[in-house]
Amino acid sequence: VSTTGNATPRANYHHGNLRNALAEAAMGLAREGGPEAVVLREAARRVGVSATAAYRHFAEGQGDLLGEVKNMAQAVLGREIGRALAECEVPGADRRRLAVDRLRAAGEAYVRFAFAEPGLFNTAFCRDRTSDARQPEALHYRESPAYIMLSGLLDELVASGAMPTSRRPFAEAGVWGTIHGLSVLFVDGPLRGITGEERHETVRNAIDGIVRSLTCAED
Amino acid sequence: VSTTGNATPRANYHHGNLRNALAEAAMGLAREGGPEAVVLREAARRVGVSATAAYRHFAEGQGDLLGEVKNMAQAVLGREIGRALAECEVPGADRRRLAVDRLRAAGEAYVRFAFAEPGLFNTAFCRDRTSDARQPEALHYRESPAYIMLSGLLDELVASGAMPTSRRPFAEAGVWGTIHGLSVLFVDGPLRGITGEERHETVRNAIDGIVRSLTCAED
DNA sequence: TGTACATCAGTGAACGCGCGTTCACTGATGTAC
DNA sequence: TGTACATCAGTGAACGCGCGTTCACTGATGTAC
Repeated sequence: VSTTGNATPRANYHHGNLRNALAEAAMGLAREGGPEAVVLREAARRVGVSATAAYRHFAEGQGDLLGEVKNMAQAVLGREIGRALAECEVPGADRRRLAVDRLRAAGEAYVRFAFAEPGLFNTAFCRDRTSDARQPEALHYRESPAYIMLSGLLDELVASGAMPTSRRPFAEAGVWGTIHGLSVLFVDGPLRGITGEERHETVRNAIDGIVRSLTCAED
Repeated sequence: VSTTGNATPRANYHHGNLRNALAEAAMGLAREGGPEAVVLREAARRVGVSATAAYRHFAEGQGDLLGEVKNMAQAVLGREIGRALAECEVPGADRRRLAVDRLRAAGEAYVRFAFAEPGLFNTAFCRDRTSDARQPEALHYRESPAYIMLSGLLDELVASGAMPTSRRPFAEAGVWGTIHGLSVLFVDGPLRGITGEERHETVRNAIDGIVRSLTCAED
């Protein structure tokens, strides 16, 4: 009843911000069981509200809810990478070295996230009726946080002189593919069950390969 | 009733080889809709048999059936790569060139399969109760056709002198990750919807990167 | 400041759906004598 | 070669489950006068 400085207008209307509460609960489901576990009824149950209530806030029902969770999961991954990059500001290093270190840090953060939060990782990249229908053929991957950050890192690599401009076009896909592929193989694929030791070594080795392929002299 | 040279003993007992028929039908489901579409009841329906009948041939029920389909899908992928390799025997080229060409052909075949048969591709790498339970922590990825072939190709690369031995350890994961990652991003991920042209260019570029990272001079 | 009314966020029961699985069964096939 | 019997591969009805979604509704909140 009190309007104690809640950011949302209309807070404490009935529930307050049911939409956020449902999205948060659904995030929990995604975290625990991946996209298939994002079940509208269960999210409502966890919030303590009838399933019907969700339709006030997610007009399209379950599809809408999953779409929201997917975006949130992508955002979390982006934030995780961002944090790794922020810790990467070694002042002594030269530009080339720094650009390489940052790419490495981002890649490692990506795989680390996939491994630490497999449910969210899978949700971030799941098929999703809502966004599929909205832009059936459009390439909105450019809006994905991971892609944006990767693109910037490659630009840095070129700007620092570590990587020749001729290799810049299409470079995103190769790097993203490698990091994403390793993540997928570790999380759900045939490389699941590998030890942490081996996993780290494998990732480090793969990133070495990426860096080498981007920075080595022409042959 | 006639025992006309059917390979299977007991052929035409009641149905004949119901197990194979169910597996084949389930492959069709996987092809059309991925692992979630592998539904025991529907497979039985397609074969024209009661759902219960399936339990005679897949004791654990749906999990067993899915496991079988998963193996079949992996085998198809392996066969597809094998075919691409078989077409790669250019007699004029030297060993180094040949080894590189073969790796490239295998990678392209992998992505091509993923794109042509997304349902089977997803099924080949889906989580699967049966095999997960059977070897919870064991690394049976070494038995996967894709891994075996990749391993051999890398050996050829070393043997031909194109790739230094020092880079051989852990090399599988990086290459597999790249190819698999691109496939996943194309099939279900943010790179879905890309044009065939761009896709080919991207794959070629990524494989160039792999080859460069394996064969370039130390820096 | 009070009151009538519109709106808006929720409820709860019910729907149809398709799934995996179990049960008691039946009828064809194979086999021992 | 016939016959009684065991086995084996199938049937069909039924179960419980949980889902997404719709429906008519109610009671709190906001608003016009």
